[in-house]
Amino acid sequence: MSEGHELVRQRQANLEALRRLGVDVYPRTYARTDAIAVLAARHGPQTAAELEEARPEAATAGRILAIRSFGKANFLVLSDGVGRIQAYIRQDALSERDFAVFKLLDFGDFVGVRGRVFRTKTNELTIWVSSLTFLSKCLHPLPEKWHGLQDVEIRYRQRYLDLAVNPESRRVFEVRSRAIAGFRRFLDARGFLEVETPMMQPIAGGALARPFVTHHNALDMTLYLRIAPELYLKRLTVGGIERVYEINRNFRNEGISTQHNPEFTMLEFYQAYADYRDLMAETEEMLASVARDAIGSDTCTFGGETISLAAPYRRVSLREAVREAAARRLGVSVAPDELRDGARAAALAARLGVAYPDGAGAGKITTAIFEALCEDTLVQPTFVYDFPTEVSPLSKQRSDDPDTVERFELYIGRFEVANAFSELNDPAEQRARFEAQLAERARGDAEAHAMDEDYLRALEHGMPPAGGEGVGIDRFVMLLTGAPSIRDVILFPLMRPQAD
RNA sequence: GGGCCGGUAGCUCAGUGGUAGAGCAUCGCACUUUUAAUGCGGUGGUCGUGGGUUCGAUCCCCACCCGGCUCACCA
Repeated sequence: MSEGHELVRQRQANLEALRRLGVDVYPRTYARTDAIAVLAARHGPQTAAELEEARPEAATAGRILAIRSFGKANFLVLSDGVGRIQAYIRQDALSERDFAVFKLLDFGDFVGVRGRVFRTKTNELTIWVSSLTFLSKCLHPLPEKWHGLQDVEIRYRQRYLDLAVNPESRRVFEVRSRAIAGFRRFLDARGFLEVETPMMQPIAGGALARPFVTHHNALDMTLYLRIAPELYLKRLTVGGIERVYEINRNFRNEGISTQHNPEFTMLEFYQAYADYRDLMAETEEMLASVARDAIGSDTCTFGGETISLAAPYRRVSLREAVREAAARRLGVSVAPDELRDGARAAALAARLGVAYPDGAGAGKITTAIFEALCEDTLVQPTFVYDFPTEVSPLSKQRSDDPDTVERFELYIGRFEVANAFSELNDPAEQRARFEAQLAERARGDAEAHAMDEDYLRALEHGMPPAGGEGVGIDRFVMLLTGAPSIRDVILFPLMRPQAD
C-alpha cells in the first residue's frame, strides 16, 4: 500500500475488524441468483402491490456506490457496472454478525445481498436484505457522488475509477463494443473472412506514416510495428480470399491529438471484383447499419451538430472541392489546369497562404490546399473522391486520367473516417510508384513508402481487380458517442509515465 | 516540437505577498422507508517539483514535471 493516508488507514482498520469477526474478506465466489441489471430489468415493470403478492427472493452482488444510514435502518446502492439496485439493511432482519459486517462496510466495497425484492414508500426497487456477504474491500476512497470523476488525467490513467463512478463512460465503451460487433456482423453476412495479419513487419508498408521500430533478438533483425495491414490483406486476395477483412491495431509514430493516438484501431476490408464506386455504396450502407446496431439510430450528435449517417452521402471530387474553396477564398474562379501543374499549383497555394512540403508536386499541393480549406467544413458524411496519383502510391489510376486515382476519403464531423480505393494490381506500375516514393524519401520525406519486393512478387502472381477500404474505428465511435477526444473512446490511451 | 491554459484536502472547486477555504467524502453522536437523507460536533493540506526575489511566497520570477486545448504532422 503506497499511501499512509488517514482514509486508507480507516479502511484497512475496517478490513482487519472484519477479519477479527472471522469473515473471509476475499472469498472465492458468491452464489448470486441474478446480476443487478437482470433484477432491475425483471422487476422494473412490477408495481409495489405485485411485488408484495409475488414476494420474489433474490441474491445479487455488486459494488457499494452509496450508504445512507439511519442507525437501525440503512440503504445501500449497489452497482454491477451496468445496473443499480438499492438494498435495505434493517438491524432486525439480519443476523447480529451480518449487521456487524454491515457496520464495517465502506463506500466502494463489494458485497453480496440476499433477500426479498420490494418497493419502498418512494417506489424504489429494493432488496430487503436477510443475509449480507462481504466480497471484497476497496482500500482507497472513491470520487464523490455529485460530480463523479472529472479530472481527465485520472480518468485516463485509472480508467477503472472512471468506469466505476461515471456511467456515461461505461456507455461509451458499450457503444464501441457494439459498433465493432456491428462491423463484423455486416461483413460476415456478406461473405467476408476475418483474418489476422502481422503486427510486426520487416517493411512498414500500406500507408504513409512513420513507424515504431523494434528488434528481434534471435533473428537479429529490425522489425516495425505495422502502420497498416494493407499489403498483407492484398496478398490474401492474390491467394484467392476474395472478401477479407481485419479489425485490429495500427501503430503510427506521429503526434498525439484529439484525433490521434499512437495505436488506433482500423477496419480494413478488401473485395475482389469491386471498385471504389462500389465501396462508396457499401460504406453508406455499412456505417448506417453499424450506427443502428451501436446506438439504435443512424443519427448522432457530434460537436453540437446533428449528423445523419443514413445513405446517400454527398460526393465531391477532391479537385472540385479545392477549386470551389479556393475560388470562394480568392473571389476569382480557379481553372482546372491550376491544380495539374506544379508551378501553377504552388502559385495558387501561395496566394491562399497554404504551406506545403518542399519538393511537392501539383498533387501534394492540391491535397495540402484541401486539408487547409475544405476538411474543416465537412460535417455531414461526404465522399471526397479522385485523388492525385502522386499522393496515392497503392491506388489504381483512372483509365482516362493517369494523374488521378480511383480513391476516396470519407469525411464526417470535420475529420477523415475512411479511405478507400480501387487497388493497384499491376506489378509494373506498382514498382514505378514505389520508385517514385523512394525518390521522395531521398528528398527527405520520412513517410514515403519503402520498396517492397516481396509484395511486388505477390502482385506478379496475379491479384484480381479489387476495392479496399480502411475505416478508423476510434473516430467512428467518437461520432457515435459524441466524444470530443479519441482518448475518450480508447480504454487506456497512451500517457507519459506519472511522476512519483 | 511551438503557443495558450491548468495542477490547492480522497473527490469537485474557491482563494490570498502576512498562520489555508467551501461542498461532498471521512470520523463521532442522534435517527427503523432514505435516495444529493437530515441535524449537531470533529479530523484531514510540504497549495505539482526545484531554485530565486522578499523580513515573510501557495501567491511574484525562473527552470522542470504532468495534464488540457491548439498549431504543426498524420488517420
